[in-house]
This record gives sequence, C-alpha cells and structure tokens, in this order.
Amino acid sequence: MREAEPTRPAEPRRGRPPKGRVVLTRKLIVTEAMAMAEDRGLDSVSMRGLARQLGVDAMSLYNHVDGRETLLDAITEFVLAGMELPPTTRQFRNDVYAIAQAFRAAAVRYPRCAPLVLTRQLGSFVALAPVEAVLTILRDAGFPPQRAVHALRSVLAYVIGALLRELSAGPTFSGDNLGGVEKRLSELEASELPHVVEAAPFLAVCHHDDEFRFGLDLMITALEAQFQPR
Amino acid sequence: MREAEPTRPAEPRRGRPPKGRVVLTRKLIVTEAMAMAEDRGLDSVSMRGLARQLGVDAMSLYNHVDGRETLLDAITEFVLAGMELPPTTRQFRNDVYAIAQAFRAAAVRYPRCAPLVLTRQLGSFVALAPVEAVLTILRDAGFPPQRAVHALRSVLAYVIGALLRELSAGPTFSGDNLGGVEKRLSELEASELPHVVEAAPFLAVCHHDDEFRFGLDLMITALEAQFQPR
DNA sequence: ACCTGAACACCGTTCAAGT
DNA sequence: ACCTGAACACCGTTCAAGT
Repeated sequence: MREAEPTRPAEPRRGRPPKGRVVLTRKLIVTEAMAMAEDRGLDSVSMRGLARQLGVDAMSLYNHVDGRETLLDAITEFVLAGMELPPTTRQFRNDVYAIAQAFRAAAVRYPRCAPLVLTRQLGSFVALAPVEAVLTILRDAGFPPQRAVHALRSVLAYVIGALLRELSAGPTFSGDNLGGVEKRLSELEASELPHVVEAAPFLAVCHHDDEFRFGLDLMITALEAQFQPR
Repeated sequence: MREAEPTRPAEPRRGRPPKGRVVLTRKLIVTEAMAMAEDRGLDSVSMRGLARQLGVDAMSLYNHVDGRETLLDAITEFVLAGMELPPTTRQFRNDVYAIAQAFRAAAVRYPRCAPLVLTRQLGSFVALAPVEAVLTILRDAGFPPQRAVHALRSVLAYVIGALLRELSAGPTFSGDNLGGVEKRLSELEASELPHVVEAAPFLAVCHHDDEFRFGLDLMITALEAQFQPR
C-alpha cells in the first residue's frame, strides 16, 4: 500500500518517510491524513504535520481543503463510504444483523479514524444511504414510518456506543491481552464491591465481537416482539 | 451561581470576567475549567486560557494538576460523581430504567462536559459504583455473572450512544427548533431516497427524551424476555 | 511549598506576494 | 491556478529562578 523511499536521508519524525515532491490533490491529502491518523493517532494529524509528511508547505493544503475541521469531515465521509450495504434477504433478523455488522466492518477497517464517524454528524448524502437501507428493512417488516425512525435511532445508538467502546479501548482490553488483564482484575477485586468482585473475571476482559452480537441480538429481539416477523 | 465583578475594566476575552487574585486549589481549577467548558465549549479550555480566567500564571496550574489530559479526567470524574444512584425497588424494569435515567441526568447537567464521560474510560472508583448498582439489579433478577456483564455492557452501549447524539447535537436538532427543522426537512426530501423522504418529518426532528425512553424500553424488554421478571 | 518568567517546540489560519 | 514566506495569535510543558 505504501512504499519506502530509500533515497532520502534518515528522518527525525516518527512514522513513514514523507512523500517526495508530489502533485497535491484533495484526495491525496485526505488519504495521507488517514494514513497518518492510523499510525500515529488522530491528534497527530495537524495541518503542518500533514504538509510536512507530504513534502509540501502547510499553506498549500488550503488550496484543496477548507481547514482542519473540514479535513476531518472528509475523513469521516471516506470511512463511511467504505460501508458495503448488504443485499436484503427480507428476513428481519438477518437484515438488521447484516447491516449493523457492515457498519461495524467499515469502522473497524480504520480503527483510529472511525471515532470520527461515531461522533460527528455529517449531513452529507453518504450518511443517508445506510439510513435508507435500515428504513427499508423496518418498513418491510411492518413498522410505520415514525416507529421505524425510533427503531433506527435505537439500533444506531447501540451500535455507536458499542463501537465507541471497541475502538477507543484500543488493542488493550481485548481478550488476548497479557499483563493488562491481571492488573484490571486485581483493581476490580480491590474495589470490594460485592458484585463487581464476583463478576471481575468477566469485567476484566472484553471480546468485542461477542459483546457486539449480544446487544445487537437484544435489540433485534425486542423489535421482533413489537411486530411479528414473517 | 457566579457573580460579576464590576470593579474590573472591560475585558477583551469572551465569557465571564476573570477571577481576581485567588488561592489556587485543585478543586477551584477543576470547577473553573468546567464553567469555562460549559459556556465556551471544551475546546476552549486550554491551560493558558484557564489560567488567564483565574487571574494566574499558566504554569501555576501545574502545581495542582498534572496537565491538560488529567484535568479533563478530573472533569470526567466530577460529572460522573454527580450521578445519584436511585434506590432499588426490586422491580427489574423500574430499576434499570431509573438508573439509566440517573446516568442521563448526571450527563445532561453538564451538557458540554458530558461527552468526556461518554468517551473516556476512567479506571477510577467513581466509575465502579454505578457498575455495582447495575450488576446488583441484574443479579437480583436472576442473571448469572457473565450474562449480567453482557447485559450491563449492552445497556451501557445504548445509553452512551443515545447520549452522545443528544449532547453533541446541541441545542439544534431538538423539536422546538425553528428554522433548522425546515432546512433539514428539505435536505432529506432532496435525497429522493424513498423511505428517507417518506420518514423525513420524523427524521428532521428529535425529541431526545422520547427517543431515549424508546430504545431503553427495547433493551429492558429484551432482557426481561431472557429471564422471567418477578 | 507555591508561584512565575523565559524558553522550546509546536499549533491553525490569513494575507500578500510570487510563479 | 496553485504555491509559499512571513506573520499573527495562539497552544502544552519544562526548567530554573524567585518568594
């Protein structure tokens, strides 16, 4: 995906070596910003740092992007645009499940950029395509428009909350983590709160995939109960 | 809550006039940071700006607070500590409902600080008290520990997602907003996505209270179905 | 013990000048 | 049309010096 440039001398900055001279383009700027975010974190994406990475003057970016905030919006849009809408099977449970997982997949693909998708509301068209898809599923299952909107928002709230935990927990707090689990475990046990202590082994780890499915299943089950699924 | 200081000359900075000479204290710093966040937004809380507001040198803050990040952690903790745990009624639905609403109330009390509570995970003890309360409700209802943790995380994910929308939507996007609704409505209609257009009147507004209750009800209903409530 | 001035290494963005 | 140097008004944080 990205190649080194061995002709350049050693670079003082972390991360990959900056690009050589390059024709600046909105697309290139966004792509490079995402690459930067993915390997050094979103906070490290500054207009100046990004320009440095591109081997370009900071102010040149402003010819293609309105400023930092709109650059972040562009990243948000890009991540969301990567979502593949699954074809409908006309089975309520399957379809809700599949589209939620598709959203999750799009987010997880860019784990450090994805929090933008979860926290910014962008009014753009790309955000409406998934909305249409979910509304279609709900309407087909018999939800009238207003209830469909409620249901959409409920599922979305759950999905966003779950992904926010999954993504900002970082590589820590997954099941296969070594030292961290024991430390959290002993912290939990030190609390002396009886049910926290009792559940400590389960609280200390989090299998995001199982967790996501569990809550999603709850949501779908409750929605099915509102209208008999076919 | 805060009084003006008419003896001072007009101040160039927005917001309330800075405090006069003052004895610096960790608590004062946190309190003032929160006041600043509430009336100018979290981004405006800088170490230098905060110091200015307190009539103090920026570096003095470091005698009481470790740095900006830990200051934000302190705010997070303060907001969460404001949560009042409702007494249990031993009725599953009531209790889950009440504690979720208590969490929401604590967040809404500091709308501009609250996103911190939703996005940072703090390992501190104050975060464990609500966890214990929820686990107690679930265990009493018959959930074994592991399922109780799943259920806790599901409800929390929903609550966090819903609050994130409610709080970062800001004063806009509530039902009683004037011009914004019409603009959103026409944007939605312009999409030409059939179900989006059909549901546009409902998508264009959001009554956060109703919305919160709807999804919470779904969650509780699904959990009740897993174990017969008493 | 607490406060602070100076300094370092950064930011985002505007604007006028270059090509 | 696109790029850029200089400048403005900021940041967080360290450190040595003051009281």
